[in-house]
Amino acid sequence: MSRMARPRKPLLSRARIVAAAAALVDAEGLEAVSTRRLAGELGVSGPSLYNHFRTKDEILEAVADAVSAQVDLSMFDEGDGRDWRTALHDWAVSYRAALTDHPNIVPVLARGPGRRPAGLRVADAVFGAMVRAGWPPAQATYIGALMRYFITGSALGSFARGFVDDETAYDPADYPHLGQAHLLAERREKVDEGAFETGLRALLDGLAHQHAEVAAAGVTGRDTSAAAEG
Amino acid sequence: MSRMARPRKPLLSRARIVAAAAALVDAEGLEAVSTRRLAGELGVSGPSLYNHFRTKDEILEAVADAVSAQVDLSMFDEGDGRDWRTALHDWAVSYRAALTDHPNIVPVLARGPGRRPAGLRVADAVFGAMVRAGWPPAQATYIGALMRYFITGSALGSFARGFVDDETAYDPADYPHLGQAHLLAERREKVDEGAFETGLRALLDGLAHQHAEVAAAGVTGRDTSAAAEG
DNA sequence: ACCTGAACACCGTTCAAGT
DNA sequence: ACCTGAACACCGTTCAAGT
Repeated sequence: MSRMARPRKPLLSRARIVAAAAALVDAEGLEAVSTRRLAGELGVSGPSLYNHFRTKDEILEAVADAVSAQVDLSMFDEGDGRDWRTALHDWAVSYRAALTDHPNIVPVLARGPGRRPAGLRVADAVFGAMVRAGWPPAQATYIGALMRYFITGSALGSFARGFVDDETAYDPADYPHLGQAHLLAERREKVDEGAFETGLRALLDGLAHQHAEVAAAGVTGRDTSAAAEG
Repeated sequence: MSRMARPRKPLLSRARIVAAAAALVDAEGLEAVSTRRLAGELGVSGPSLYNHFRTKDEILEAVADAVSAQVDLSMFDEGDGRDWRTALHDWAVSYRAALTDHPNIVPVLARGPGRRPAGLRVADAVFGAMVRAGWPPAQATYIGALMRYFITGSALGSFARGFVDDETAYDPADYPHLGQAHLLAERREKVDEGAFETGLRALLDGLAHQHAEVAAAGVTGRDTSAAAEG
């Protein structure tokens, strides 16, 4: 039995490491991921990971990117029939579902599209579709950003997880309105879902209003919306 | 010279610890805050902190709460003349300003209103004002949550910090639209600001639309908006 | 009550050594 | 090229000892 410094076939790969890290994050949270622990799950010793990733953070970024890659982008395809508003809605729902499926990695994902390929692919698809739908490029950029704010914000700062179970924790003298709020009575997840749906609808209603204004004033410049109608 | 196990007057207080932690977070980021480092800034040894806080996380929560306490809530006062839409707008701007003033603590703040007194005070003020303005309690709850999603999301997942400087990093074959996007050309902070303003306006436009619907259908139930007009 | 140093059980990362 | 154990410079937290 040799100590086997290097096996004939690599024990690890980036894909195996990311899969194990994702499973660990899902099961036990971000704090559970240490290089020693993760390596242990993979049957190797801690430093082995550094043959495949430069830092632990790079591993977590890769996990976040894998989640981004699960977001459906087909509604932004040029051939897809959905109008921009419906596409944006369906995308937002798919995006949020991907995040709530893996809530523990959201803090990593939420800190920006960064250098993650899948995150950039999302930004690219939204931007392209909005420009095709007649939005000026500056507005198209804003839409990608603001939707991201709302969606990641909703997945991260869950109202649901924000309140404690003990109702007596909220002294009416301190918070005169929270007592009557059914905030605490109602099922927590329902608040998050309702707030997401209400906010998404408001956002899309408001954008539709702005789009109408843009279209009305749109005598200047080429008509970039032609492609979307074809 | 005794080693002085306990001084006549306490060297530390919760307030001093929070102030030093906030300064350290602002200057060097969350990662710079270790109990030994923070204690060093305060001229004591690491374990001393545990006489005033149960965990390091509690210290960071207190820093986040101090930032929440800087958010202006006067627009929700019963005597204030602003209508609900203007109040919501002004509050959102104040909230975002507080966060962008202290960007490094936002990840802590964004993980939910939690047990932080100032965070709860914010939720309470919004809820109360929206109910007074005629929103049904369920909708008032949603509005507090969805505004929070958007505001914290915008402060956390900055588009600006999300893209690298090197333009050649974005191969047009991978991201067909990002090349033409002035995303990279335009000043980064302007994108975040523009996206925030555009999103906030859309959100408020959309909510105003829903409010009109609610008011039109509002024959059932007591008129809770009376107090807001008085 | 409030501070200390020592100690425990960890970290992320580097590196020479092995095959 | 890819894994190992040992080592470095850290962590958060506990605790007995001091005043």
